[in-house]
Amino acid sequence: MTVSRVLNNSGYVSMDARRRVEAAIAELGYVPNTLARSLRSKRTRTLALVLSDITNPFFTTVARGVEDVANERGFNVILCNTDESEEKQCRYLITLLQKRVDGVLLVPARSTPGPVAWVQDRGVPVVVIDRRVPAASVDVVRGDSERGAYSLVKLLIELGHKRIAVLSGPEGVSTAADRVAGYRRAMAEAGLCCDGTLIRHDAFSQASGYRMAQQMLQLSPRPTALFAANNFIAIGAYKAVQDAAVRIPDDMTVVTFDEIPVSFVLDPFLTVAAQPAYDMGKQATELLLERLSGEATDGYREIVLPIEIIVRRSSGPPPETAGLAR
Amino acid sequence: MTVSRVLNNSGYVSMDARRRVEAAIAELGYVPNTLARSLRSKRTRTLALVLSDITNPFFTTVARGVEDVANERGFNVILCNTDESEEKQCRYLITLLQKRVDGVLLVPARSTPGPVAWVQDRGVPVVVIDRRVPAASVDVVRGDSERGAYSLVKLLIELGHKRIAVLSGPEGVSTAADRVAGYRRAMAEAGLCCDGTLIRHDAFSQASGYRMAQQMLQLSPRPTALFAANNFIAIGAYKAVQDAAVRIPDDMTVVTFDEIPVSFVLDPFLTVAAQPAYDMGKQATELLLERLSGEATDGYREIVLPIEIIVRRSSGPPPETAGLAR
DNA sequence: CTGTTAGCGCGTTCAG
DNA sequence: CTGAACGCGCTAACAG
Repeated sequence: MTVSRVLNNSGYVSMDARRRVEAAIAELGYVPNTLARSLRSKRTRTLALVLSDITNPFFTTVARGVEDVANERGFNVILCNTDESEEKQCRYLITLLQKRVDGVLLVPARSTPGPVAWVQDRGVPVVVIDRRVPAASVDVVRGDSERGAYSLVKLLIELGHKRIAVLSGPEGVSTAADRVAGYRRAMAEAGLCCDGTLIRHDAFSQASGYRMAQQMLQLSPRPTALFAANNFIAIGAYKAVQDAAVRIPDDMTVVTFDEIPVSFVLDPFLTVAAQPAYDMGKQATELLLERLSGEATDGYREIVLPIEIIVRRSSGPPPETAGLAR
Repeated sequence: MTVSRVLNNSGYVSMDARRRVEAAIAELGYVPNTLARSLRSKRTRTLALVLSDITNPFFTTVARGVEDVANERGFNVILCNTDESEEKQCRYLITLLQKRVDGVLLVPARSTPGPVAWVQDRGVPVVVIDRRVPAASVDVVRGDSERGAYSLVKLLIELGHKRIAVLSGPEGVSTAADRVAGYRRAMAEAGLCCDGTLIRHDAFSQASGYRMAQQMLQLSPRPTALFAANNFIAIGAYKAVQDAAVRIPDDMTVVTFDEIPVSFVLDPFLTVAAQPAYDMGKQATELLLERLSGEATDGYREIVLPIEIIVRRSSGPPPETAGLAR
């Protein structure tokens, strides 16, 4: 018992006893057992971060935000990578509940309420990051995909583009859908037709970006601008355009959602709708920790973070009007 | 007790009892408590993977190898990112032992035996990945950095290069040192002087690669080839060379250790000494699991995986001899 | 086939 | 200021 008090700095311990305990700890190489501690206290001081693609710099930045806040408040973070697979996500959620994590930060593989509710039903609070989960009652911290996409596409329209293609992610993922919705709104507002052939859904990956851009390049008339719904799609699309010997931005404008780290050697750099990734992780974790401490007892919150449009050199007027607009 | 038997498929349970237990589990949303289970069994079926940079595709590939083998054998993996910081590494190791992980896979932040021994002393087996830890008695799975560097530099020498610079990582990290050693051996064998000014140590990062390459570009006479000791250094160096309007490979050859994923849009692609990253993770995990199951009781093993030299378009003869050699 | 006893290592509670 | 009793949820080892 005295040992316990020394370890936790709780209650009264004489200087002498404290010293003897510390000596013994050093001599024996004693390491306290978190399992037993948590079994007793019913808290693990561990959070889970379940995300869809650990190789994507957007999510690793989110993860840093999560870790920094969690560590500061004495929490550990277990990171799980679902590869956008609902089945992997399900397996991880089971494992995490078995390990009795105190809370879950989830980037849901699909925008279905089932997995979220399953975790909540077992008494573990959830904060959803990056994506909406329509039918679920849950806290959400995400970027304003619809408005970001709207602004970005509006920018293109103002530059004179009329045939704008959107290369998006899986239909079941809210960010993919919202970015297409923002695109549609901007197009409709400008009286431009949203030809179905200019809207593509595929994976949030570099390979799918390459494929979708290739298809767009073969259309005639060809679109004059490509809007990639995330950074990986953009990288793939960028390469497809380059490989087709089409110049950016002279012959084709390329813009994207999510920053592309400088280590990806794209030149010209892309015009982008940038999300506050670090902040997203940070705020989500703060909200989750509030729930855990019982401070926040009001209804579920949806925190929608603004998106910043950063104009760089990958966007310009469409070729036909280049002479005039410049 | 009967519930326990149902959950673990151990011992005899009547069909009827089993059905009733399963019904109750479904109805109550019961999830077994791993903490209590592990407290009793003294095994967590969890491994830790502690690595230095989760943003580096080399390490994420290693991680995939680790996870695949671990999951297949029913083990979970906790991933920890040290950012090459010994202090962060130390904090994580403490946390992991407190959580009673069954084993640790470690990419050590520095090639010192202390942390490895500390973990081993507490009865937890360790397998070191990617780097040597000279004074430690421990299993190691790593690539043959010295020989890989030797082969790569020899290739450059055969192309006619005489002034070859090496841009390496932190001096305290064995891979950084070994790659310089391989470089030195190849240079010495060819009777070329290893001018100290052509050997640089800095972080394994894109920023440091940029800096080191810039310095090399300002030397006169300028080196005709840059050997980057890892992929991030290479990306930075590549950009520095490009920004200086020096053409690759015509005016400058650039080669590197570690593959650069295709999503990094480098063109021409780099000639590389490629390590079997996935296999490294896989073999390390297999070795660790063998130790855990008590199969492997012989002395510590050092598994040195071969490195493959892949010649691409970033390497060519030095400018002076270009006309002749081609 | 099923239940009882006991203990994993810790912290809460309450007596000294 | 220190210790004894007890229980967190689970399973090994027995008994029935």
